[in-house]
Amino acid sequence: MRVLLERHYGYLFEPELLDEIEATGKCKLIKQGERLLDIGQDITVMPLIFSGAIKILREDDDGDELLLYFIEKGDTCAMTFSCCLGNGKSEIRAIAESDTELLMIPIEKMDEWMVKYQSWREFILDSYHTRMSELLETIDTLAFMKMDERIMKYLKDRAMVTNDDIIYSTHQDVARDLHTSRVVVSRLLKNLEREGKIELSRNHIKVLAL
DNA sequence: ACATTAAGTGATT
DNA sequence: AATCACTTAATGT
Repeated sequence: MRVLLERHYGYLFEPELLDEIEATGKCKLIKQGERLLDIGQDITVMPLIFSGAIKILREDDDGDELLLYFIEKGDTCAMTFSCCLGNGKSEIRAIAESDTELLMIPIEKMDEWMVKYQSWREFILDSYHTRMSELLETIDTLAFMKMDERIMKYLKDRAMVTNDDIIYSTHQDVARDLHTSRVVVSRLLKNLEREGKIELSRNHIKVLAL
């Protein structure tokens, strides 16, 4: 575990902080598809990600989902911070996109380290900032891009975070993430295939134009 | 062989 | 871009 810490965060944090992280954090392996945080759930820990990827979803009144963004190695969930300040409940749902190794840190430590370590302060502020940018990007995508462009971006993003040009999910799954209907997804995917950008098969989609 | 699930398509709004 | 209705294809039991 120390090795993992050094590799992913060693250049960021001073040795004393690494020691503390090692002492208080619990290492965890999350299997793909596992739900590690749901809406309304109390937040008690913050994650530090070593490998893999996690997708962050929002849900509407009818229970329909919408993908917000992915978090990857070196990231932490920015929602954790706002939840610490607010009511402590999660506003989002987090599901492992692939098998993920992460470290769980009790949220009390967040405050403590904020005053104690400048590197931690910078890390938190910086990830807050990048998260904010990502959110803006998804808003742009939602507001300005057409559905076919959104699908293409979605596929590329997923290929990126999983390091795999094959997306293992059904049209229905894609539709859920993008908050649209399966029929629309099937149609647009068919078009993208005709354009030579992807290759379709049952239960998976291969992205050609990376 | 039959049921179930995934994907493709025309027509309508 | 969403919905309906229906078809076809692949897969599980």
